[in-house]
Amino acid sequence: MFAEYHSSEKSAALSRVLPAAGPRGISQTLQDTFARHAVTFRDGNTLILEGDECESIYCVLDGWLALSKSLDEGQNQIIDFALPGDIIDPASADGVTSSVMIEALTDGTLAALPYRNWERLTKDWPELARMSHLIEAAKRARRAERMLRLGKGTAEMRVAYALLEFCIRLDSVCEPDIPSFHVPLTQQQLGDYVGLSSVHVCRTMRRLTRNGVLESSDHMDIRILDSQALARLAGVDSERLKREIIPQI
Amino acid sequence: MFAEYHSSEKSAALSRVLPAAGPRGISQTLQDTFARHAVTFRDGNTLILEGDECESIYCVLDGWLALSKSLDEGQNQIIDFALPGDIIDPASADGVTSSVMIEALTDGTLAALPYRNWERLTKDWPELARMSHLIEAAKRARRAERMLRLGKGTAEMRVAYALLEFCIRLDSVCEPDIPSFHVPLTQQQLGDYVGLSSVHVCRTMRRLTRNGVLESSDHMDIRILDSQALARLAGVDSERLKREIIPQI
DNA sequence: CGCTGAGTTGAAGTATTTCAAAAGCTGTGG
DNA sequence: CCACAGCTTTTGAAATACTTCAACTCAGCG
Repeated sequence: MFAEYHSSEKSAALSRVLPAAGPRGISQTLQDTFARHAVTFRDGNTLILEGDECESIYCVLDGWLALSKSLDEGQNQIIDFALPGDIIDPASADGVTSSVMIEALTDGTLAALPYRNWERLTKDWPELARMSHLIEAAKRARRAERMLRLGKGTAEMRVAYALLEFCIRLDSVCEPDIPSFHVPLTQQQLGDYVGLSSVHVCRTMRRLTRNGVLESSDHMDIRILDSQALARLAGVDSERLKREIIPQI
Repeated sequence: MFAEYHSSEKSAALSRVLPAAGPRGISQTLQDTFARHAVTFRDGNTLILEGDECESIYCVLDGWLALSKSLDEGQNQIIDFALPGDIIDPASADGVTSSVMIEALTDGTLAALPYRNWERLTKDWPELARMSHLIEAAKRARRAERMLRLGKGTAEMRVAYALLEFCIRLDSVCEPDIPSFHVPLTQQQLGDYVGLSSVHVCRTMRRLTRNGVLESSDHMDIRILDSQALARLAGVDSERLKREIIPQI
C-alpha cells in the first residue's frame, strides 16, 4: 500500500508542515528526516484501522485523510480531516492502540515518524515542538466547534459550518470575495462528518444553493457567493474562527 | 473567586495527577510547584469564558469541572468534564484565546500553572511530560467516542455511553458487580453533554431504570445493575474502552 | 407552609431518517 | 459511438426520533 516517496517537491511539502521552522529556515537534517520517512498513499487506501497498533506520528505533506470511527451497525462518523500540514497522533490512552481509522480521500504523501524519532526531533527542534502544540490546539478547537453543532445545531448550521471550516482551512481566494475550492468528498462522506444522512445533506445544500449562498458543481467544487450569510448560518464570526482553528505562525 | 489553597492533602491530591511520577516518587520540588499554584474553586464558579485570554495549564486536583461552548441562541454544549488528575489546556490555535468556557460543578482545587512554568516542569520532569501526553491521548479518545455517538447514536446509546464513561473514569466498585457512583449533574447538564433535551434524558433514563439496567436516586446517585446490558446499549466493550480512555500508567 | 428547582409525564409539533425511484455522470467494453 | 454498469445526486412520501410546551409531583429549605 505504501510506496517510497521520491520527488523533487520534498522541501515544498515540508515547508507547509513547518511554516515557522525558525529563523534559520528548515535545516537539512530536519528535511532529511522527513524525507527518509515519507510514504505515498492512494485515494481509498486505509492506512490504519480502529484498534490497530500504531507506533508513529503522521505528518501530512500532501492530500486529504479522514479520521473516522464506526458503530457495530456499520454507521460511520468522520472525526476529523487531516490536510497538508496536519500532524496526526492516532494513539489512545494506552499509548499504542489507534482510536480511529485513517483513510485516504485523495492520493498524497505523509511522513510517518516513529514515536522515538518524533521525540528526538521535537527535542532537537523547539520550533517544531511549538508548532506541533499549536496544531494540536487548532485540532481541539475545531473539534469542539463541531461537537457543539453536532449536539445543538440544525442541519443547516452543521453543513454551513463544515463548508466554512473547509473554506478557512484551504484559505481559498479567487475572484475578490468569491472564495471557491474543491472538497474531495461525496455528500455521504460530508454527512458522516456532520452527523446527517446523505439525503439530508443534499436537501440542505440545495436549499443553500437556491438561497444564493453558494454554488456547487462537479462533485463538490464549491463557490461561496455570500460568505456573510454562510457565517451567519454557521453561527460564527469568520475572522475569529480563523484565529481559533488555524495555527497562528 | 479563587482562594489560596492551604491544606494537608496537597501531596495526596498531587499523587492523583502524577500516579507515575517516576521511581523516585514525587519530588519535593514538583510538589512545591503544584502547591504554590494551587487554587480552590466553588460549585458554580466560572473559571474562564469562551474567548477569554488564558495563560495557564490547569491540573485538576479535586472536584469536577465542565468545559463547554454555546451558540448565540443560548444553547449550551458540554465538550468534556475534567476530573481529578485531568490536565486542561484551554488555548485554541492562536495560543492565547480559550476555546471553551470552564465552570465548576463542585467545590474543588486545581493547580494553575502558567505556560512558562509548565514548559519548565515538563522539561525537568520527563515522567510528567509522558503522563501529560497519555492524559491528552485519553481526552482525544474519549471525545472521539462521544462524537461518534453524537453523530450516529440514538438517545439511548448516548446516555448509556455517558454513564459508562463516568463509571469507568470514577473507577467505582462497591458490592461485587454493582458499580455505583455519584455524578454532580442535573439531567439538563447531562443533556448538554450528550446533545439531548433534559426531557428526553429523563425519558431515556426512566426506560433504562424500568428495564432493570440501572437505578438512580437522590440526584444522580447511579447504581449499574446490569453492566453487560449497559455496555451493549452503549455499543462498547468496557475493558477495551477502559484501555482507550484511561491513561495507562 | 409556601417557595423553588429538579424530575416526570402526556400531547402536539418538528427535524431528520428511511425507503424508493428516477436522473445525471463516468468509465468500460463491444 | 453506443449500451451498460456503477455510483452520486436529487426528489417525494412515509416513518421515526426527538423537542417543545405545559402541567404536575416531589424534595429540600427558608
